[in-house]
Amino acid sequence: MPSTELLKGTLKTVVLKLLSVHGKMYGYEITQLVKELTKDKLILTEGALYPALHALEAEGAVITETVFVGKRIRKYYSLTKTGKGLMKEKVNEFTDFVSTMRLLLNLKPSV
Amino acid sequence: MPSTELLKGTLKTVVLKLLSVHGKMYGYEITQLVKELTKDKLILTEGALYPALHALEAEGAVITETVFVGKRIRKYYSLTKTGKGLMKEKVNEFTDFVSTMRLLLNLKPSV
DNA sequence: AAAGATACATATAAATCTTATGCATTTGAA
DNA sequence: TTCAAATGCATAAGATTTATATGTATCTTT
Repeated sequence: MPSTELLKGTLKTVVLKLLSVHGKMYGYEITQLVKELTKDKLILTEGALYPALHALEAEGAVITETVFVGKRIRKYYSLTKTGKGLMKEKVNEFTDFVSTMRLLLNLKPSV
Repeated sequence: MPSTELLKGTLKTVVLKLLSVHGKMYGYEITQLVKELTKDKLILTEGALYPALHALEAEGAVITETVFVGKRIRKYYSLTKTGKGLMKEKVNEFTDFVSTMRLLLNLKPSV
């Protein structure tokens, strides 16, 4: 189910980006949006997502807000100022990494 | 030194690609070429590279040829037919992954 | 009534990489 | 000429990150 092991190192980047665009989301909602936007090509597992969200909270990148919908709990996450900065950093880092990879993977036979 | 933790999952892809372009390389040579081509933005550590090369050999993706240069040993690696196929697979996989990530990271405020 | 979706969470295992070493030869600079 | 840096291989231990497997509970739909 886990799409690709290339996700490693990009989970937080994805989460931060979605929060920056949506303003406020809860865990399950994030998994569904990623599934939808990527047409099932990227599946976030709960076992990876929740620990990542908790880590972001511990880092001060997000703050939470607990809401009850009926009797069921829902934990909304939103970016702090720190989180917005981190998001930009991470997105740039990923973009740079892809550029660097292109230098290698776009080589034509006989460097 | 390790440039970025985004390398995770792409080390073998890079190695296979360089071997496909150069035909035949040894470990140290690979680290130096990557350093040069990426202007130090990507540094392959030996602790990661050698195990990866050994794994590729065990998978039948590469074959080795040991040569002595003076008294010093040198192990050349080159792609097998399997390795060429694997290279293409991995490069495509990476390209697809980047496209998928773009769907998420290029979102404009308010999806 | 039961299955499937919603919603949270954690523990264990697996994978991958970094850091730290270790050994030996060769080259270049002081 | 001597000593550091570069060349060249390799492995072990630790860190990080993710997947898999569970567990609990509510809500919706058939």
